[in-house]
Amino acid sequence: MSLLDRLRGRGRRVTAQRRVIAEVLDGKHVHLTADEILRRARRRMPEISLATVYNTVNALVALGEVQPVDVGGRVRYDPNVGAAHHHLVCLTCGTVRDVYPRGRLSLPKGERGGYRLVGQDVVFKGYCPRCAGAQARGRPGHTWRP
Amino acid sequence: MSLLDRLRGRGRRVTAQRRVIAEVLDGKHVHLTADEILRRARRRMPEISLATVYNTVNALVALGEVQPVDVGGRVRYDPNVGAAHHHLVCLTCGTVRDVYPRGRLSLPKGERGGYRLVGQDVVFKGYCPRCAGAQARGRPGHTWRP
DNA sequence: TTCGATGCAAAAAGTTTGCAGCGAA
DNA sequence: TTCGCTGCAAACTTTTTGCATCGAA
Repeated sequence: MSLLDRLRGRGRRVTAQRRVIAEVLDGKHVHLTADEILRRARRRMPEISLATVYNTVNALVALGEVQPVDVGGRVRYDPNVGAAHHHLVCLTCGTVRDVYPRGRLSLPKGERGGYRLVGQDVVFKGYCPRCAGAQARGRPGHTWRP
Repeated sequence: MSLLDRLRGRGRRVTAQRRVIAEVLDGKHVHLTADEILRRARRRMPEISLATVYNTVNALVALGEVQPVDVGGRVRYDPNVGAAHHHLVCLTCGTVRDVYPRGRLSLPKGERGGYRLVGQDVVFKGYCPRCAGAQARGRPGHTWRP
């Protein structure tokens, strides 16, 4: 069942804009910010607006079709919600990779402080090959907010 | 060696404002936003400004004395940097607890995609006793951004 | 025909910056 | 005396909202 069908099934309307945004978000290793989604969507539909991008991704997040990933104070949208996974973020450029770590973490009852647990987010931090290389060659690069 | 001594040792100046902010941040389970730090600091020094709070916490973060914790699009400042720990966040009110999970995660080399790893952030998500109670009693409550 | 979606612009919210004056070292 | 820090206000960035209009179902 496609993402657009799920919108329809929930009484949401499928418009040309939403179709374009769904296409931009289609893929396995996609982690775009709202602004990046807008830029890519505009290649196909120049008059699309940022408000529509937010409206649409928020609807997709509400449907559980897309997962928001908070990375350095910016939200990126990850359509890979089928398989549980974590994220590896480049501290310099903010690029995100999906990763499947070994081992697992559990929170002992005594550590839960009465909280009812519903999930966990794991973010590995590091430097991507391109940024690590630039760093080794002495170039400062734009530093990303932890 | 106190936090203020460390500022001094790095050629940074210790002012009355910084002393007040350091006192506000003193403690074991402190996870305050910039705004909360400002409000508490103003109880002792009403003329202190938000810019000074940011200036000071940024200096403390640069010294490694305080750890920024990005929680739902807001930064909270955690002075507990001595012991490695993770965080448990309430999805309704944003309250943060330090936690010490069992087990560990490692990222197999094949999963690293050439990134040089430098750390990881783990955030457990759940509902604190107060918010879980309100939820069970049918009160909606303000929902916090994932 | 209806009512959700769009585009635009303005508003929020959080954080940073420019600048003249202050004051710790 | 120096130069980093302060307070204020303005700038910035990201996200949300108000509103008249449009158009999918």
